[in-house]
Amino acid sequence: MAKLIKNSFSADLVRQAKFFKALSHPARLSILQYLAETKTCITGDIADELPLSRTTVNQHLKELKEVGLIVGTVEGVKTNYCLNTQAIKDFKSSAISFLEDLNIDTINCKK
Amino acid sequence: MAKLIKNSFSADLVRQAKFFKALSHPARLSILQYLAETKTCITGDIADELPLSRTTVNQHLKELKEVGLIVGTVEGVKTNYCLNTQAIKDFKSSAISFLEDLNIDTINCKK
DNA sequence: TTGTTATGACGTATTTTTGCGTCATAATTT
DNA sequence: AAATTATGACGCAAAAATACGTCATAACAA
Repeated sequence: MAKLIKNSFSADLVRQAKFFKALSHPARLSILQYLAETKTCITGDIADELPLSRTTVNQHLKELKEVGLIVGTVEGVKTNYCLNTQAIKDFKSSAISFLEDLNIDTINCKK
Repeated sequence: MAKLIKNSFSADLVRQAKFFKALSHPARLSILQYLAETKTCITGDIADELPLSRTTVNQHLKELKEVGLIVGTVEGVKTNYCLNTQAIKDFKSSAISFLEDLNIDTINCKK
């Protein structure tokens, strides 16, 4: 963001936002779904499944890897990308918790 | 996104991504939390609570309103912003559903 | 009516995000 | 050893997201 103003927010909020951001692009959601379906695969394969170039897919993979939602293990010439199920569970928990806290019963909004 | 490539993804995925994007900035998460706490308030108030200018907060409010997570009702000179609890519940459901589908048991990733 | 206020619309400067092509590198094949 | 392959790193251009200041406008108060 323009100007480092994010530092003014709590580390927790920033972390939470970062995870949501990782899921804020259809390509990345697609990648996650694809990994869930095939359970294991390589970059090249994914690029074939998406309307994006290999280079671009690689970047999305990198972003997902940076927040820890997926893991990539080198296997000879290829790299095996997999979902990090624990990280996904953790994120799900915190996301639910965050959204749960927003679920208030009384709303004082005037019609 | 550079180039209108998002059209190549399923409408569902794009919609899902859009909601995640709405929550991808700490300021917006802050706004939602603040609205949950106070249950009702006006823009000016929120700007005072955040390390951002009124104009910027207004823009974040606009984004949240566009995806339907909050509702704004004009009340004289002021505008009353409130959480759209139903929309939040719906989002929570779809987010959980999406993440649930990623929770596969068997992972074939080589160590 | 004349101020005063609260907001939203606009315009703009910066930073990021996206998407891709091109190379360099490391592991396989032949 | 010489091709072939699969990737990641780099660099670039275009598009979006951020953060704000300034105005215009509508509702109220004096």
